[in-house]
Amino acid sequence: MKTSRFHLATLKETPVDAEIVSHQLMLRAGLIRRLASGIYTWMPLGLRTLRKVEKIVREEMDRAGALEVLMPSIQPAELWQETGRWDQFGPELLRLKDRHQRDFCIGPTHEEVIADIFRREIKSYKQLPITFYQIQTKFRDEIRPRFGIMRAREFIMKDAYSFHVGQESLQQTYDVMYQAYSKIFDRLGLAYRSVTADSGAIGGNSSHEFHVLADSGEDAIAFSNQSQYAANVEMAEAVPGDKTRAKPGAAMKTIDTPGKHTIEEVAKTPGIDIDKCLKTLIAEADDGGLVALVLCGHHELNPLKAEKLEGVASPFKLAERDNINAQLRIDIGSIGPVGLEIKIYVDRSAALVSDFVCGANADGQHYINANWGRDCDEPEVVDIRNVEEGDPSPDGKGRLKILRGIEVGHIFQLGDKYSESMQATVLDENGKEAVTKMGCYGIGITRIVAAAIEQNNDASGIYWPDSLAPFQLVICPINYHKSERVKKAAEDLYQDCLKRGIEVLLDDRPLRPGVMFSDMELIGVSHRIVLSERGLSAKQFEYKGRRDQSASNYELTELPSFLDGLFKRTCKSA
RNA sequence: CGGGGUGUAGCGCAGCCUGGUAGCGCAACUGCUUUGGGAGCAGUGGGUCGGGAGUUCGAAUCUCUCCACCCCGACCA
Repeated sequence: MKTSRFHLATLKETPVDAEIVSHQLMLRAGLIRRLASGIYTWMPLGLRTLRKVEKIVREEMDRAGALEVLMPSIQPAELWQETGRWDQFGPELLRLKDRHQRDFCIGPTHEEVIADIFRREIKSYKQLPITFYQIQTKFRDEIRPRFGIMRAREFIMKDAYSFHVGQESLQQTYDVMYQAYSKIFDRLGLAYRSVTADSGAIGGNSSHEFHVLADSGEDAIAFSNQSQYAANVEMAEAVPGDKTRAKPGAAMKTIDTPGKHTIEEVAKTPGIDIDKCLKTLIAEADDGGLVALVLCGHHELNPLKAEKLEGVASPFKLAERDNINAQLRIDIGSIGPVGLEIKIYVDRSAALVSDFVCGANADGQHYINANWGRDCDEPEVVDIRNVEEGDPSPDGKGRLKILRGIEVGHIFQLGDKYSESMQATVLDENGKEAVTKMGCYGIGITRIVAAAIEQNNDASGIYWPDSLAPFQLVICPINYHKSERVKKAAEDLYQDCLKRGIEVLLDDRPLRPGVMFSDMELIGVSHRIVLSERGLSAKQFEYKGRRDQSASNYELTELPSFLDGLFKRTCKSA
């Protein structure tokens, strides 16, 4: 491709409303353009990379034995009513009516459609297991789309669905998919982690998320520095650093802490150690009452864990201040477990603190030297906090480190949730009707592009992994339009590269070198060859890899073997 | 949804407070010069100032209204 015939839509200035670096660079490099909030056009350059992601995903899905289909993006309401999700889904589901006033939605996912196809097509256990997949545009009407492609409303997803008789078969395919996903992210050339994840309300035994590691990632991942353990922070079991609780010391005492409500404020009181401070959070109970949750002052509550406790309202909700005032007759900021007459759950770590500091259930007063089992009941110990860096790994090996990641893949076992409500059944070997088990496997195709940039960028722009670069090589001729000799050399090299099957870009624009170079670095072309009068006279060409600090000169006679070396894996045989 | 903010040329912005009919940089176009890291000079084109209504002799500017977009939203007990 010659740049004069391509639409290189680079921008010098960063659009002001692009918040994260991948969004900025995608706009500046001309990969995408915004059409409406959370809705983007893929420009020619961006589409080249997007197609590469698709190709790798498609190849690995095919290799894993999945069958590609393409389902409609517009889906009839009846299917969603069958599973009850028409009502459950809320405003995230974009609904519309056709001219006959029939209800439809734009598919945010395709469980219903695939289950419908399945029940029409598959009748016998002999046809199982079977896995269908598609690469399709989805729409989720996010409350707040942001970060460009990263959290867009319209996006492209690869979604696959497997059907089975029996858990064992499901587990087998799940494992195959896990391997396929690992292969995909290996081939994409991204630093990633697979982590055990929350399988959510759907249930099922196994669930893994695949995260591309990047500091700007929205999810925190905890993993062991000594073992393979890795989990979403929300899911990771919090194990206390201490093993046992020290014996109580001095008697409990009330101190005045006027105006001090937060742990930070209380800890400033002379003689108080922040590690001894416990905080008492009040959550709504499922019967309209309140539940107390006690944690160490510096720990963070994990609402997902808390809402699973008996008596705690689900979804989890901290109680409103007015509600607390009304039911407990105490104001927030001075609540503590001593003498508190509601259900109290205590985090594992908090339960191991002796001589602790806590609210005295009277405004402006705290207790010091309070102790479980002495000044109040022995605690009901639960795991309700987020893990922190340095916590022991739950598998007993090593300590946890925390990294940030961008979720780009998620596999889980649906079990019979959809197959049952939609009667996706087959006849088993006894001629009896059997409800199938389903697996579901998603990859965010468009998000991968953004995540790849988020992970691979520098001051000049994007540096793609080889597998994703929109072009492999750019030829930058200096004075292409003035020097016949440079022009001929560039054209010859260009033709040679095309013959070799290299995805090559010839920058034949009448631009100063600096402009060419910075454009090519911005869009992330992996390799650059410069041809100039000066170089040709010395029988040399110049090469610079996108991430190299500086360029190097090589003899022109070595050019063919140089190209062989650079592209030996990707070239078609000449 | 709640809170905050912004809409002026393709992009980034000034002008608004204090009303007088729109400007700067980049980009684009033409010509000349320049040609190894986002060039210089000269010239040109491009705006119903987000939409509508109102106040006024006169509105980008003041008022009302609608729309679009952006940012933040348990972490406090």
